[in-house]
Amino acid sequence: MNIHLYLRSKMRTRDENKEAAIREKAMEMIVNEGFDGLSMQKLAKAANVSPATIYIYYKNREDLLNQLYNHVQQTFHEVALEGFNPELSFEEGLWIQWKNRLKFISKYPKHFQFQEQFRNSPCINHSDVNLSHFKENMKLFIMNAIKKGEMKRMEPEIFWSVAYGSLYSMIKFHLQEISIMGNSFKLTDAKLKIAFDMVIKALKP
Amino acid sequence: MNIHLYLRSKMRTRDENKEAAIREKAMEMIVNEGFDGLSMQKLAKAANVSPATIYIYYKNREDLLNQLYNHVQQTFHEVALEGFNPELSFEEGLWIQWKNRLKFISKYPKHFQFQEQFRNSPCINHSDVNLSHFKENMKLFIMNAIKKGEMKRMEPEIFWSVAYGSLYSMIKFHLQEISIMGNSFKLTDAKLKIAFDMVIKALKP
DNA sequence: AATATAAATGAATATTCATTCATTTTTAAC
DNA sequence: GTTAAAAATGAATGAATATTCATTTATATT
Repeated sequence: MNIHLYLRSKMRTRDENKEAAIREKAMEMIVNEGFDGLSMQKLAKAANVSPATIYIYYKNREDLLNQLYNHVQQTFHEVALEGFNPELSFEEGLWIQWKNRLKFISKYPKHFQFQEQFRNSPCINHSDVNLSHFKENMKLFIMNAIKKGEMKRMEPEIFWSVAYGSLYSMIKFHLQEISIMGNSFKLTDAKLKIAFDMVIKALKP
Repeated sequence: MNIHLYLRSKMRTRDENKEAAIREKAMEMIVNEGFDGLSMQKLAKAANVSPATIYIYYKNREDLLNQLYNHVQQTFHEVALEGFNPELSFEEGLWIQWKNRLKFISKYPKHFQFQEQFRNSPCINHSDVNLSHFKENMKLFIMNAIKKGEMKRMEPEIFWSVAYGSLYSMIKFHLQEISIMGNSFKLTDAKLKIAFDMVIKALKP
């Protein structure tokens, strides 16, 4: 017996472009047509692949959706922390995260829209995403901010809602390009800063 | 010819319980199983009705979803204005709306969850909901608040995002009963007030 | 070059889907 | 009671659905 059997096997290599194509097209179809617009056969055709091929990469439709969500969730949280560290001042640290989030979403609007669609759908099969690194960073960051008197002490959900709720709401207006009042809303850096300053004021002790 | 033909016709009356049952069960199925969990045949069975009956009330599946959304949207905006008038002080007026929204959502969580699911889905067939009464009220309210120096002047989308973004975010934590940190989050009146005071501070000039 | 092994496939299956239609049921007006 | 007309139905239809499986294809190792 050779325990290296798998690694040493004379196997055909996976075409990684195929998996990427499946992922990309799936996200596109869901964002454009909704969850019920995603059928395995249409997806196969769009990704230029046999329906059976999808089942090599994913156990079934549900698994495909979950893996898609986990993948987006993971990279989104990694991107959010770029250039961030918990020793930063509260204002600078939060601003970096705002900027990171907006930049990522502007670059990959479909990822964000898929994420939001999934988050609001009922079938959340509690994701096995590993967010511990992110959570650790945020915990430290908030502890420091409270200690330094830059922020009021509050429950994490309240912090989260006040610190990010308005950002996400503005991003949705920006992406949907549908305003409350009629004309469309472009989220410029200047507008982002205006809202950010208000949020900082809100969170101050 | 009699132009009152329709009104005077010897017709069978509609069973309004049926329509209500269809609406209620549809919302329930969507909230529990997602958009792709709603099939016309399953809905018919759940509402104790023939599939063909659904097509008397709704043109097709899409029309059913749109009418459902419009109906929820309409009542939600009506409820938001209960006890409200645009001459109220900024703080009192906004607080009434926060309370109204939370009360309605707590009473009809399924309506809210359906609304959020629909809002984040792509198929928004621009709703023909009449929100002009609501919009007029808000416009006056905000103009007054700015004039009285209770609130900074800002774009409507920024106002909306700062004024309600955190509320909706907290409500989602509350309903999903899934916290960032593990244990569940109950949105009590005290917590609502804490967040509200922060938002008021943010919006002040 | 031969080989073993996983990748990739296309056709097939049984199921479920939205929608329709000929028919029956109900009821307000006569 | 009769009648007209819409409400309500159950069965039927054809299209689309997720998933499977017997083959074929490609390739890293030998």
